[in-house]
Amino acid sequence: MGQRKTTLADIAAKTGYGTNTVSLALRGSTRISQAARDLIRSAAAEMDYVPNQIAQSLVLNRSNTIGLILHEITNPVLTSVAHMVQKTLGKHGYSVLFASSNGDPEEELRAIAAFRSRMVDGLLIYPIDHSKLDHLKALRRNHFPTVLLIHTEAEDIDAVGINERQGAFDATRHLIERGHRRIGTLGPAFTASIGNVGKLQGYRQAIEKAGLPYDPELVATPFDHSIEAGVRAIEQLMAVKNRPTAVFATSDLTALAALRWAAKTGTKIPDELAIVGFDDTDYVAHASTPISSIHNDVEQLATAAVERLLYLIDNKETLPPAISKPTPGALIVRESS
Amino acid sequence: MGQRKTTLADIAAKTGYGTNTVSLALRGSTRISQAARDLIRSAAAEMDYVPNQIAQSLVLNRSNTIGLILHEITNPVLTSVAHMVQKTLGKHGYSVLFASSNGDPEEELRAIAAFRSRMVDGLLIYPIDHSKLDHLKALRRNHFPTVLLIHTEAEDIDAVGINERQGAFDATRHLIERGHRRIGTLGPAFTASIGNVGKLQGYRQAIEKAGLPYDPELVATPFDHSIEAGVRAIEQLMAVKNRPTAVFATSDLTALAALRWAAKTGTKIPDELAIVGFDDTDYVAHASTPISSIHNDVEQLATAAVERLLYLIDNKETLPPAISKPTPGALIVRESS
DNA sequence: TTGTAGGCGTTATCAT
DNA sequence: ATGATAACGCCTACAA
Repeated sequence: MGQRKTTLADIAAKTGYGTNTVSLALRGSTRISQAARDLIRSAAAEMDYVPNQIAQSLVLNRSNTIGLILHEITNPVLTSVAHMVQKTLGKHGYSVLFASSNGDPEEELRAIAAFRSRMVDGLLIYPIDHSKLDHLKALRRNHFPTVLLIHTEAEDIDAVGINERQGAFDATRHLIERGHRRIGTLGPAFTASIGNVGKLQGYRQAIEKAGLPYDPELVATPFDHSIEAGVRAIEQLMAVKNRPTAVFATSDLTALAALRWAAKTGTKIPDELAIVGFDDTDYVAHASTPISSIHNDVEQLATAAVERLLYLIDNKETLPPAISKPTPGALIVRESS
Repeated sequence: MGQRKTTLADIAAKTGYGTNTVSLALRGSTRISQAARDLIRSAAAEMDYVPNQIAQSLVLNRSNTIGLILHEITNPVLTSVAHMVQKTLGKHGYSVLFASSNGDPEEELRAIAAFRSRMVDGLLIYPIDHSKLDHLKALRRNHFPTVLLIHTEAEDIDAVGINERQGAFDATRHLIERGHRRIGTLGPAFTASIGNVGKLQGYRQAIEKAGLPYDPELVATPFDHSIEAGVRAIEQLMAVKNRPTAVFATSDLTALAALRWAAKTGTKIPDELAIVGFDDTDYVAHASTPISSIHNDVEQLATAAVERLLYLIDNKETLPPAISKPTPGALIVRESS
């Protein structure tokens, strides 16, 4: 049975008008008489008419759809971003095509291609490799509205996102100001580390700016995003000779792992080991020892990124100069440091 | 400049063939000579041709896109579902339109309408109200492939999901078997509670099956999904006269809240208060006291749901009888009980 | 105020 | 083996 969807032609047939009259009437054109408009509209409502956006897209060269690509979705911050992006765009009549690149550059390219062949009007992307942005800059050059959900120094691409380097710098400097001289870091997981070295850079810059030696032995990298991997990593970190007295965890999950390790080994927080995390999730705020963390306003980030994207869409001919807008992060100090 | 995308006609013009020959050649039809196919294909590659799926959709009446609607995305389990769904569907050449209904039935309806007008081939949905499914059953009746991501007793709609009632029953029974007679529950947050009473039902059934009295005073409901709200709720729960000795938390986040409260008040876990959570996230497994929780295999759930949806898409004319497939949940017992 | 014709990019049918 | 024509549903000219 699968009752075929009603089209403009169906309404035209029923009301006796032509299809374009119906089309105009439904879009409220004053070129159509009030009487005809009312008649047509009630007929459309009665027949449960819904415009076919696919057909619209083809003729208007616009899909009212944008693509969102994240390199992983399990990250709670990116989850919030996805949520806010969808919510904000929905208000503007846009739908969201979503893909996660799983840390695979090939998948990222595939997703972009798939979205473009679906005529998305623009792209929001948290790229896998924050330093290899050529394929995204190329999109911009082709006047394809694109906004990165990261912070970058690159000039010729729009970017609205967290300045991870700065956040890491602030977190590490905070530990230095607390008097720590030997500070370790739990890096981002291997699976997320391709070319995203912002946090490690910030860590290192803070270390070196304070005149402290940068020691590669104090950089431990979990093999995935589980707490177990984090525990493994901090074990390794605390096993080096002359162990660190503080640790900057580049994600809250690894900060929790550090806390776990401390509980297991009876290490006192923050006296024997200070911890700072990143993202300020609920979990660290209410951990057994509340953990200091870098807070970022995700809602503001998402709405700013969407706003910028919509602006680019409205001005794709002129190709406005790219902007880079870092959203301010703030260190929240708690008992762990 | 926005260089227009190359179309079949462009390739046809360049190679001297007709557009349909080009179309057939690119799709590898043997009706076209090998020589022509090679020529056309290399020309297409050279001109960076990408088929326009919008145009394809219009003529094929199929978009190779499915819609995914969740009532909230911040829930880590739903996040994992979204991730796995996208990953699995991507392998089959499908893109995913995503929307979150934010617990608002109107938004849910809007999202469904928006997706249908975009000609999605099917719908995966975690509905807001698990008992009001008429609008979704209507989709099925219209031969529109639809799979619910919940478990339901309803017969005339496909459903692949966690049996929340059963999980809650098992969790509560476990506490009873541990000798507890007065068991409280931290219900789902208000924002998620519209018509999703599965967990509360399971809790109550276990209580009553054991011949214990069901006491509404022992049901506390956080006002949102934060840990703070959870702490507030357990405070309230533990303030009743003849306080419970055990609590079934319907989400891991509230289980953590209970743990937080216990730490703050010096309550011994599990001796003075036993806790069981739901979803078995990393966080509870590695909490200061590892928390028992109901584990669900999200990956299996997602792939099963996708598989079912693809089957429905392939057989939409015949409208296969609806199936209801609960994915098995398993109680993981840890130190908290 | 309304209707006709053409086209968006693709695929399917039917000729050649 | 290839090409011409129509169709998917809609919108924008232009004509009546």
